[in-house]
Amino acid sequence: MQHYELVEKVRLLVVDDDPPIADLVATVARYEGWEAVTAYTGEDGLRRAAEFHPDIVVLDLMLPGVDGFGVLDRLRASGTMVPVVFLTARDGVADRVAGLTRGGDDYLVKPFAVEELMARLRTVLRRSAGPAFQRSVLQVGDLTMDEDTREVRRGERLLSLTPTEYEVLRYLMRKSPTVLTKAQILDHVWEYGFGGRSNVVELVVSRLRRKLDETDEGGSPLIHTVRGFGYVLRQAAE
Amino acid sequence: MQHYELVEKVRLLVVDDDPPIADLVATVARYEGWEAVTAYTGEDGLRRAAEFHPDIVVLDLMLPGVDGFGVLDRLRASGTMVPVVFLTARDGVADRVAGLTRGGDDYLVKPFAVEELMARLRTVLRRSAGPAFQRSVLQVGDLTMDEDTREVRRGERLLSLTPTEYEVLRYLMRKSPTVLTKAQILDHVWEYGFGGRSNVVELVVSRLRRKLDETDEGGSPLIHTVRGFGYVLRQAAE
DNA sequence: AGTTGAGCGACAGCTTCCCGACAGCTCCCC
DNA sequence: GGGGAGCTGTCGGGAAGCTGTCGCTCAACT
Repeated sequence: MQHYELVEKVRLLVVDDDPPIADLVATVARYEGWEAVTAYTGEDGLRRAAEFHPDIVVLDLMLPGVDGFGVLDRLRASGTMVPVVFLTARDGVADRVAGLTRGGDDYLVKPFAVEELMARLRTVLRRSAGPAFQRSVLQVGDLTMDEDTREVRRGERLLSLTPTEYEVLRYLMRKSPTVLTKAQILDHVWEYGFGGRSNVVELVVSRLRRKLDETDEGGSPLIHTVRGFGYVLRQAAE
Repeated sequence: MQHYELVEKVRLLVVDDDPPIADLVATVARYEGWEAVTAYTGEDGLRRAAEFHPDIVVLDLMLPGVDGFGVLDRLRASGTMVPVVFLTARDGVADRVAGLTRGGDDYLVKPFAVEELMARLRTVLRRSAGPAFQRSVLQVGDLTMDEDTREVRRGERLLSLTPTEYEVLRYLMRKSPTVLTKAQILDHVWEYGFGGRSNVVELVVSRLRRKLDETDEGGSPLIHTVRGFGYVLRQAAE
């Protein structure tokens, strides 16, 4: 995996007036080994940016006081080119367009799934880190996933996955060969606030299996059930 | 083992309005060499958190007065990023917890097994301590247990264990070469309040033996009976 | 040899998992 | 803006695997 090997330890600044959200993002980032700092107002965000020198910023557009765009403008005015990923509420269609045209590097609609946010942050970092040539390709056994082209292959065979299947598989691949519980998968791949305590994960896994292992005789299964615990993606765990 | 060697002595705060439970957890933790403090109300919990500066918190969600969510909010509001493991009753509350765990925190449903709680606490500490990838592997003789992949091997041979077998073996491995009574094993591995005063432990041990020592000639037995007392896991104890 | 504790086969109840069928939703195309 | 296609999640039946009880047998210590 090791994308962004250049960066010692990614420094992330999260600016969101909703403390639980800001902390959520910061916590997840720390668990990835990043350094993360939060700010709950635009002013504070600017202050922290000045002293912390983040490598990337997550910025909510709806801020009391100076709003997201204001923060971005002032960031740029101070000469920093740090990449920014916006967060925005569901409705603001106007916001989306504006966000991108006004210098953001990416944006995400709330409520989002943490894995998706992290994936985007990694992408943005990768792009801004250097020549845009370093592809990010995950690989487990003869299964590969190109995060740029979104192509997933089992050996030669190209798989066609739905968005959810793609996300679940990516999470499994990134964590392989660690065993993940259904709760972990649910928590990371679905939007925060998702209610469905049901067997969604089982279902998606089952669909994934059919596509991955839809064995043209060829393959031993890659997704394994660990009964009473969860799932793993790995080769021939015997 | 010794994950988190950085931390001198883990400082644990337990917040639960049921004193026996809180004390149970604190006692087990102290027995592990941790420092543990208990609080029986949310208010008290916040107070203790402020002065004690725990490394990790066990928090019951059903609290009189300020409930678990309230405590969490106020903890976070005060800027503490201390990781939290939640306790919750079997019913619907579990649903609401889910969202809280995606940061990497965790939760457990009551009644729980003490060893499982300790295992989760260790995992959370390990992950929040640093870059998320330090593996935790237990080893006794030629027997190894990888807590991330849940792979257990006797030499090369991969064993397939059921959840209960896995838990019992983990406990034996963690305590090796200490002799454990059946009561200790029962108390740590089964949920507190478990009725079966029966010979469950014997049975699981017997099943474990068959799998571990299912000797392809290769092995001397690892699980030894100390008649009239209990079991030990160790190499060639004779 | 007797007594007591341990081992373990067999079975039944229960939990967990898998996945077919279906319905609501969204997004896209015409 | 109406119709269609594909995606997502719910429900529920059925299968598989896990757990604990019973009770007999075996081993160890006295």
